[in-house]
Amino acid sequence: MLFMRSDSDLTARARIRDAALDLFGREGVNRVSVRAIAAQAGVSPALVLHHFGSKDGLRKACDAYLVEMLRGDGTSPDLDDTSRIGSMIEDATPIRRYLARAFLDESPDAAALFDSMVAGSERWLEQGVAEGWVRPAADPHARAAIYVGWLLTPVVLHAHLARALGEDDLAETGATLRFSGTALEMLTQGVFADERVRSAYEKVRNERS
Amino acid sequence: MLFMRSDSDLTARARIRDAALDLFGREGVNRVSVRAIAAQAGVSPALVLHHFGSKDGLRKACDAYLVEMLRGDGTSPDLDDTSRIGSMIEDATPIRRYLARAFLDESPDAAALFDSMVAGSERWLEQGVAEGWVRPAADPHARAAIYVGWLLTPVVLHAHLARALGEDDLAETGATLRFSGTALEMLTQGVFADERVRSAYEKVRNERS
DNA sequence: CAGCATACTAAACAAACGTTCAGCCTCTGA
DNA sequence: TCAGAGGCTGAACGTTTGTTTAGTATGCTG
Repeated sequence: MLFMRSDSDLTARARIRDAALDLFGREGVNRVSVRAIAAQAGVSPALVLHHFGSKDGLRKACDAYLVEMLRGDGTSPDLDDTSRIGSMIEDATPIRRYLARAFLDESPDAAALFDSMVAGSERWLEQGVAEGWVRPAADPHARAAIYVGWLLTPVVLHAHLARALGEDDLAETGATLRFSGTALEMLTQGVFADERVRSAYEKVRNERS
Repeated sequence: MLFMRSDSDLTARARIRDAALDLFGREGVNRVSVRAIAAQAGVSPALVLHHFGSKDGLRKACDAYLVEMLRGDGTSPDLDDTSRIGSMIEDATPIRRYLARAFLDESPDAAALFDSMVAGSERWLEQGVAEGWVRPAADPHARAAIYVGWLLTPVVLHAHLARALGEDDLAETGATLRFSGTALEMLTQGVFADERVRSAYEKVRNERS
């Protein structure tokens, strides 16, 4: 529901950036031409480069805009609670798609965002341990990293998860409830009931080495 | 350790396919030219199209080869246990990278692979419930889908997880042990100790609607 | 009013792209 | 021994690409 406004309200520069974010996220940066972006924004191709210098400059501007949108008002330097990350995930499709590609392309901004989420989640989980609503972990840092990875699953595998769940879009209310309800159940009660899976895994590993 | 052989042993066709898999996975299909693939394979650009018809034909051949590699000998139509998926994840870097991009590009083969993994995991978890080593779930199908998403985290977010853990490569023995040990701990004992996180989440959701 | 920066466009550019084509080897089967 | 097929190459083709350049319109500042 965020990021809603009419296109004609925007400056051409903003329209170009929005078109780029949308198309880059949809197709990947290299499948999208400057001309296609210009067409979607309703301007000439030359204006794109007038404002952003080059196609790569436009990509960097998209990265920066992404970070700006996701960090929000910036009251906290790190993304430090799950519901905040959760709302990021539910948010506008173009941003989610762009973010997924930025992660895969290892853009520096996306990497910084990831690290920031890990740092924030580690603090948040640590606080939970202190207050008793999070279980202690043998390796809290590794757990925070994996936790963030799990949280980002609907970002990077959105289409596949939606298809597997038989839903059109995970952002629909029903699908979101089903998804996060199940994930929270898994995170709260665990998936495996005892140590049998872990010992089986360790046995396989030892056999292989 | 799989997929080891000397390059000169391979037919030109196989060398082209391997080069394409490597470069496509590294850079993305559109950032890689037919000429670059030909150069890495040590052949002329024309031979690439002689064997595969077109660049897209080569991409499809890579998809098919990926599926062939990952399904293994095909004793089971579905990928039905976690250790099998785990070994896929640890396996050769080019394949892992290519798989991540195939997921993002929603290639039909990758989608089928994902669905197959969900189906297999659902059966595997169901068996675990029957035998008592997996906890029952309110929505077993959704749980299987999310479980597969979580298993694939090191595939699609490999570089970020490795960096967050301070490791060069998750496939190194030490890093693998640390990663899977922590993940298994999270899956076995759970992350959240009680229902407080879930109720907090539901409260936030209700407020927003 | 002149002067100047800014927003913007049409047209053109060189480079890189996927692809085609004609032809050269080398092997195989008759 | 000859014909044909398949692996393979060098050179070229037309298209699309990102980018540049020259120029117009507009609106602000002195």
